[in-house]
Amino acid sequence: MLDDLDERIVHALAGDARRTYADIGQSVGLSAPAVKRRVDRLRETGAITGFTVRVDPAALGWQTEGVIELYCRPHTSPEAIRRGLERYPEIVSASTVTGDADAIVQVFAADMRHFEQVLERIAGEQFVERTKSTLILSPLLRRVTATPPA
Amino acid sequence: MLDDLDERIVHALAGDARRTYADIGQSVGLSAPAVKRRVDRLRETGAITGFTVRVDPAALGWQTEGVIELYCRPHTSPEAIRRGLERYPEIVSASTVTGDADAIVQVFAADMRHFEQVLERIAGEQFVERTKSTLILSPLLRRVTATPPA
DNA sequence: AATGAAATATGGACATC
DNA sequence: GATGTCCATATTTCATT
Repeated sequence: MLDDLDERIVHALAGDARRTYADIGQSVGLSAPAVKRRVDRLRETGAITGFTVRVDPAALGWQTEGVIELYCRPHTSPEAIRRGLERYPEIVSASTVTGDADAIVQVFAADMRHFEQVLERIAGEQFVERTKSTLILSPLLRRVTATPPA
Repeated sequence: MLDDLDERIVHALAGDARRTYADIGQSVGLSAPAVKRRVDRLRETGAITGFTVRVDPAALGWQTEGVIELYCRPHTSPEAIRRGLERYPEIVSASTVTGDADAIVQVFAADMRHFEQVLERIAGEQFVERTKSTLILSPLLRRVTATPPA
């Protein structure tokens, strides 16, 4: 598992993934090479899966965000759902869930008309029986990772 | 708005935010300084809000993920919800929504016991009337940003 | 894990289209 | 107005201790 230094390095990278290793090292009390070794190890072990950019959906033209719950036909496998959904560029995340629905899908669209089109296309998939959609009004919090409980 | 080159630069950074400007330039057909200038401009205009690390929640010790729908007391403002939720380190995102619930909250917990504790604490907040929670079974897709419709 | 050296990337200044 | 080239500086990366 991760020790305290690893936690702090991940936290520093979560805040700004382009900070230099020397800079991070100063925050956590290590030299730049020592930080790099730990980051390399975190990548090897899979704790860190990559580095990415944080974008403002609205600034990129995505004005409408929503969550679509999928009720699938009996005996639809998670893999079948994944294959069916992966060609939608508007889908940002999808997961199978407990409860009434089988999966929840997070969608970004340019506007309401676009959202409706995506919804109708998804609802028309062979494995989808019905959908229930919810629109995001305004984001309150957005973080990269949960922080340690204590 | 963003032109085609900007889109491709953002896409390249979404895939790996630590790629060098020279490397990105080769992909999109620009020199390194030209790429940097565009990235600087994208940050200034707010299209890019930062760079971050992509982590594997499970590898970091978060085995249990869930979504909690919040039904709030009448006249609870979005800002009050935000203030109430921001001190929970287990909360990764929260948004106000249309539909029956007032907000949806995405939570990572170490295990089921931990998730239950977080749920009970959130349900005990003054502004929360009741909650409805759903557990994530398995993630099917996870992306940084929607890609252009065409 | 730190140090120091070599390779590489960044980020200006300036000229060009 | 945006891009390319050049160059000084800063950073990464690797060998050594």
